[in-house]
Amino acid sequence: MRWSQTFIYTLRQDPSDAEVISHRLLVRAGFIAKVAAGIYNYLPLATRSLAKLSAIVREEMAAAGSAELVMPAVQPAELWQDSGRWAEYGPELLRIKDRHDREFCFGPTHEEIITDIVRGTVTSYRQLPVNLFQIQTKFRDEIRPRFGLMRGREFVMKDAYTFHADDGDLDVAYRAMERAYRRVFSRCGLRYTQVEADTGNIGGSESHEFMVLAETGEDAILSCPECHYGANVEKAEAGALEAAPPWPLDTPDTPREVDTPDQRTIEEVSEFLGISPAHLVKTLIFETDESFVAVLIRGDLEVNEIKLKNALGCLHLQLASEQKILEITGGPQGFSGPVGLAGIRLLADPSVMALEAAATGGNKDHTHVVGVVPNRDFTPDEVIELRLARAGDPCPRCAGALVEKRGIEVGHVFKLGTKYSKAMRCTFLDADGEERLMTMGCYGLGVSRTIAAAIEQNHDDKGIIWPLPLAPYEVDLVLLNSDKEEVVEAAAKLYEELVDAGIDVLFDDRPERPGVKFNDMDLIGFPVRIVVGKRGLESGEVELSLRRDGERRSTPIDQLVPAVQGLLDELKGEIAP
RNA sequence: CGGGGCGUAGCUCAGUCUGGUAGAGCGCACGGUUCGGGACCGUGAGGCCGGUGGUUCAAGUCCACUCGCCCCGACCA
Repeated sequence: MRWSQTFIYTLRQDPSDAEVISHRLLVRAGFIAKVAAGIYNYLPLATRSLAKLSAIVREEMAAAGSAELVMPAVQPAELWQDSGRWAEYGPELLRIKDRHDREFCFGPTHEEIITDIVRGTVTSYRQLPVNLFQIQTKFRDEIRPRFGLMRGREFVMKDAYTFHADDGDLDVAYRAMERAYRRVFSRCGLRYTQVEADTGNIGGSESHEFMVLAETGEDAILSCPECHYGANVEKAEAGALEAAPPWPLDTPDTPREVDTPDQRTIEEVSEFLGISPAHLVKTLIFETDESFVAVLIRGDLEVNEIKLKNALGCLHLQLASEQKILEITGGPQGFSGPVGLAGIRLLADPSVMALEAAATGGNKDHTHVVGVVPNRDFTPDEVIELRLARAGDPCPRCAGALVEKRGIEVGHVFKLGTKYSKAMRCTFLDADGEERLMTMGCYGLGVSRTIAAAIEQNHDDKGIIWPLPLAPYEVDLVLLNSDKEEVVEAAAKLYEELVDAGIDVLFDDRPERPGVKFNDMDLIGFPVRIVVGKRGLESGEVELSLRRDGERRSTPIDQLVPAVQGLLDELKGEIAP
C-alpha cells in the first residue's frame, strides 16, 4: 500500500482528552478517532492491527475445535427476560425500542442468543459437545468509559461458548481453550500471565484471566516466583500469616476505655497507644443488598471485598456512610469496635481471633478500648478468611513469597455450569433417555483491548513499538527526496520488489520533509524501516533499521529484499507459541 | 451517582475576573527559498465562542437552565 492512497493522518500535538499511553498514541498516530464517550472510529491502521489479531484468534479457535458464527448485535428483550438478566443487568445494558415500541438491547455479551440457538437444535447427547465462537462489536454502557480502547463502551470481542453433557467434557474444552489463549497471546509477541480469577456474578466453578503485563495495568496480580501459582488479587489466597507480636500492655479482666482524641486511623491510634497496628482490631461496617454487617480484621491487614461479597452471597457491597455508622454503632467513623456492638451481624477474620489481646474502637467519640480479648469480650457470628493477600505473603502452594505485578485483563475463561441452561431450559436427552441440563463454558477475549494492551506494554517516548504480529504494516519504506526523479523511481522499484516478495509493506511516498516522515515512522511504530534517499543511493545502498533499537544497517540495494526477509524471519523466530 | 474541571478555527489553546471590531501556534491553500529527524519568508481561506432563555444601548465575557466532554471516586463478564 502506498501512503498516498490510504488514510493515515497523525497529530502533531497530544489529544487533550487522552490520559493513558495507549489512548494517546492510538489517537496521535492516527489509529482511532473519538466519536462519543467510549465510542471510536477504527481508522485504517487500527483496522489492519485488529484484522491481524483476529486472524490469529481465528486460527487458534479453529485449532481448539471452535466454529465461527455471527450473532445479532441487537437482541430482543424476551431472551434476556428468559435468562433473568433483563432485570439483573442494570443500566450497563443499553436498552432500545423499535418503531413498534418493542424492547431490545444492544448485546453486551451473547449467552442468551447462543443458548437460544443451541436449545432449539441440540436435543441429544450424540450432538454434544458444541463449540462456537464469534468476533463482534459489543456494547456495555459503562458508568465511566475511559482510557480509550482499554475501557470503551463499544468494543470488539471474541467470545466462545461451549455446551457439554457433563463436567468432565466441559473440562476438556476448558483446557483446550486455555491452551488456545496461551497460544494467541504468545503468538502476538506479548508478555502475559494466566491467573486464577474470581467468577464474579456469573457464578460457575472455575475461571482464569489472561493478563498482559504492564505497569499501567488496572488489575493487581499476585504470583509466586517459585511455583506456577498466580491469581488476581481479588481471588488470591495466601499461606499462613505471621503472628502479631506479643501484646505489650497488661490484660485487665474487662477492657479498659482510653481517651483517644481525634485518633481515627490505624496509624494514628497505634502510635498514640504505643502499640503495633497488628494489635488493633479494625472494624468496618458494610452495607449489603438489604442489611448491614460488621467485619473485623487485624489492623495491619485489608479486607478483600470480593471474598466478603462471596461469603455473604450478596450482589452489592459498599462501606456504610458516616451517618449509618453513627446509627449502628453509636460512635463516629474511626471509633467502631466489636465490644458491646449489638443488632448487627458480626464477621471476623481468623487473624483477629488469634490475637491474645487487642485494642479496638469504643463506639463513641474520641474513645478506644484496650485489653480486648477475642471470645471473651466479643464473639463473632462467623469466622471467615477475609483478608486481602499482598506482596510478601507466603505462597499458598509452596514456600515462596508472593510478588505483585500489574496487568491488563485481555482474556477471561469461565466454567459457567448450568446457570444459563437452567434459566433457559437448554436440555438434552442422555443415553438413558433422561432429560438433562447442558453444562456450559464461556471464553472471552477482548480484541480491541488487546491492541491497547500491546501498546501499553510496548512503547517509548517517540511512539508505539509494535510487536511484529500486530503491526498494521510490518515494513515502512520511506522515500526521501520526493523531488528527485531517480530517487522516486528507485524507491518505487524497491516497493514493487517487496510487494512481489509477499512482504507486508507500506510505501511512504508522500512529498513530506524527512523529519516529518521519520517522526511518523517512529510514532506509528512499524517494526522494520527502510529509508531510500539520494545520499545512500549514490553508493547503491539503502538504510534498514528496526523500530526497537533504531540501529541503522546499510544494505546494498540489490540485496534489500533478502535482507528484509532475513530481519523479518529473525523477528518471527523470537516469537514461539 | 458524589467531587473537581473544560466546551472559542480541523487540532492545541489564549481572551471571560473588569461587557464595547474574535485571537495565537500548528494544520490547510497559493508563491518563493529550503530538503536525512516535526524548515523558513510572504499572502490567504477558515468561527452561530456547545445550546436555550434572561440582564444590558451592547454578551465569548454577567445570570439561569440545559447538553456534551475530561479527571478522581464508587462500579466493572
